[in-house]
Amino acid sequence: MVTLKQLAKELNVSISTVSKALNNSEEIGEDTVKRVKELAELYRYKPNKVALSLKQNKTKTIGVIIPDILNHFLAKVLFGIEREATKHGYNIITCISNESLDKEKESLQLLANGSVDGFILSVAEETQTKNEVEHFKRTINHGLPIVMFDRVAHDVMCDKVIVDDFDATYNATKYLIEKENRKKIAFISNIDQLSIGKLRERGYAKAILENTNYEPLILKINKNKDAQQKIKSFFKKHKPIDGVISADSASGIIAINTSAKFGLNVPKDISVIGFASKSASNLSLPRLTTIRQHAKVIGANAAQMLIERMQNTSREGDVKTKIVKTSFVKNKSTLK
Amino acid sequence: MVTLKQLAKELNVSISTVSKALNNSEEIGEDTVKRVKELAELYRYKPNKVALSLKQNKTKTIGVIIPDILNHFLAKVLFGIEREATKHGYNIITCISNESLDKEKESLQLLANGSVDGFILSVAEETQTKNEVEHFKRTINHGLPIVMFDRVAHDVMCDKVIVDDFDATYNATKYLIEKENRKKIAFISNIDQLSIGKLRERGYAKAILENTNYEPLILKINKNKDAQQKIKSFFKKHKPIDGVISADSASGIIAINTSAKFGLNVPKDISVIGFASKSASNLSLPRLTTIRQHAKVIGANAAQMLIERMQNTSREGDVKTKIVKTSFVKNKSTLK
DNA sequence: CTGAAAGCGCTAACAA
DNA sequence: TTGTTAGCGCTTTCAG
Repeated sequence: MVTLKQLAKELNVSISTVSKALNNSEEIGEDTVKRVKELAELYRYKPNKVALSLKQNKTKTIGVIIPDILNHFLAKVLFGIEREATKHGYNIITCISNESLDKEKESLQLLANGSVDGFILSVAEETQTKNEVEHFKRTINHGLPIVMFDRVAHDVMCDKVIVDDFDATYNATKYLIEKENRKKIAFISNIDQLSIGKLRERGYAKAILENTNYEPLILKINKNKDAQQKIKSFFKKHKPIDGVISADSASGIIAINTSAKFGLNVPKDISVIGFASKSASNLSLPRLTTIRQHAKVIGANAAQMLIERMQNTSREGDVKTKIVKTSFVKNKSTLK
Repeated sequence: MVTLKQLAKELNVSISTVSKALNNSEEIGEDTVKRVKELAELYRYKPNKVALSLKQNKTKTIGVIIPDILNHFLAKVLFGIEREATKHGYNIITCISNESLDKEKESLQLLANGSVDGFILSVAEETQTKNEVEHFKRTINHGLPIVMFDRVAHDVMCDKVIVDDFDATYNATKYLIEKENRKKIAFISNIDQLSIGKLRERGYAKAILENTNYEPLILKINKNKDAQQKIKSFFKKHKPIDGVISADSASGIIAINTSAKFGLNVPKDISVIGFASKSASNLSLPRLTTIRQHAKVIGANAAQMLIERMQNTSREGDVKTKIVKTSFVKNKSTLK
C-alpha cells in the first residue's frame, strides 16, 4: 500500500501538500492537485484506515455480538445490520457468543479497546438465565453505546429494538379460538428459557385463559433433543389437539409433518401457526401459516439507532425502544 | 478509555515506563511494576487496538466476504471461521456480497486500506457467471492474502478449501442405482449457476451415463420461484421417478413432502438424498438421507490456512488446496 | 500556494 | 532502573 509519504517523495512536495490536494483543499494550486491526484490514482492510493481511526478517535466500525449465527432469524438481522451499516460507511466486526455469558463478556471487552465505536447485540441465553447485566453497564459507562435487539436486558438503560412477541402470540391464539373454532390448542416451543420464548408463551396462555375453559397445554422441547419424537408422543397423549401455536419455526414444521403421520389433515383437522421466516414456511406441505418477524427491518433499525447515537455525542440519557411489529401471513396450514 | 499518558501522569513516571511495566519488561523495578499494574487494573486499562495496529502494521483482523448469510451452509462456515479466528486472537470483519460482483469488489477495496490483514471468501454468483478474477489478483498483489472456500475461482493462485462435490454426488447416485436398485433417478437443483452446482450435476450425470441406459433427468429451479409447484409438475411429467438427488437442502425436503402428496411412500417407492445440514434434514418426515458438508471444519481450515500464510510472510507461491470430504449420513428417506 | 510541526496511542532503540 | 525520542500514517494549525 502506498502512503502519503511515498507520494510526496516521488512528487517532490511535502506530505501535507499531498494530503490537502487529495482532500480537495482550496489552498493547493490547480496543477499540483492534478499531479498529485494522477499519481495517487496510478498507485491506487487509499488513506490508511488505521491511521485515520487513530487520528479521529473513531473507527467507523460497529461490534455485533450474536448468540447464534445458525439461527435463521439472527442471521437475517445480521444481514439487515450489515446492509444498513455499509450504507452509512460503517464496517461490522462480528462476534458469536454461542449463548455463553463468558464469551459475551469476552467479546465486549475485546472490542472495547478502540476496535469499535459501539455495539449491537442480542443477549445470550446464559446471560438471560443468570440475569447478569454488569458487563453491559460497564461498556456503556466507558462511553460505548449499545443497542440491544430481540432478546434485551430490561434493566440496562440503552436503545432497544424489539418485537411484539406477546401480542402476536396472543392474537394468533385468539384467531384459532374465535375464527377457526379450535377446541384444543397446544403451544410448542424450543426456546422457553429465552425472554422472547417466555413472552410468546404468556401471550398464548393469556388467550387460552381468557377465552376457553381449559388450561394452557404446553410442550417444551430441549433444542438438542429429538423434536420429532417429542411432538409425536405429545400429540398422542393429548389427543385430540386441533390447533398448534409454535414459538419457533422448526417445531411448527415438524408439527405439520407429524400430523400427516397421525392421519390428520392439515388444516382440516388441525391448524398450525408458527413464528417463521418465508423460506422456512415453504418447507412444509401445506405451507406454514406464519408470524413473520421482519428480521432485516429489525437489523436496519438497530443500526440506524446506533449510528445516530454515535453521531450525537451530546444528548444522552433519553434511551428509546422501538417495536417492530410482526405480520400475520396466512398460508395453507390454517383454514379459509 | 484510559491511555498510557494518563496513567503516566497520575503515577509521575514516563509513558515508556508504564508501557514497559505493563509488558513485563525486565528493565523496570518490581515496585514500580506493581504500582503501575494496580492503577491500570483500577482503570481497566486496555492497550488501544488502533494504535497497536498502526505501530505494528497489522490489524489482527480477517476480512470475510460471504455471498449470502442466509444460506445455512455459508453461515455455518462463518461460524467455523469466527471460532478459529478468535482462538488465534483474530477478529473478523464480515461483508456480505449478496451474490453481486460489484459489492464483492467494493468490499475487497474497502477493506484493503489497512483494515484487515487478509481475506477469506466464497465467490459471488455474479462473479462466477461473468468469470471475473482481476479484483482478486489485484488484492493479492497488494500483499493481502486470500483464502477461498467452496465456490472458488480456479484461475486465481491462492489457498483454497473445497468439498468433494463431484465424487459425493457421483457416489450417492451410484448408491441409489446399485444398492437400492432405483430405475429412474432425477437430479434437482436450485444452484445450477454455481461452480459447485455444476460439479454436483456432473457427478450425478456421470453416474447415470455410466451405469444406466437413460439420460440424466434434471430439474433446475430458480431460487425465487415456487419450488413446491415446480417439483410437483416435474414429478407428474416424468412419472415414475423412484429416486432423487438434490443439490440443495430445500429441494430435497420439498421432494419428500411432495412425494407424500402423490401417494408415494418414502423410502419404499422413492428414495431421496440431498446435500443438507443436520438441522435441515430433521425437517422432513422421514428424515432426509444427506450428504453432510462439515461446514465448520471448512471454516476452521480456511482460517488456519490464512493465519499461517499471514504469519509466514516469507515463502510464497506455493498455494495449497485442501479438500474437506463430505460424509454420507443414512436417514430414513432411503431404504435399509 | 506550500511546508513544517504537532499529535492521535503505542513500542522500542537509545540515552542517562 | 527510568526517561527521551522517533516513528507508524494521517490531518490540521500555523508559519513562511
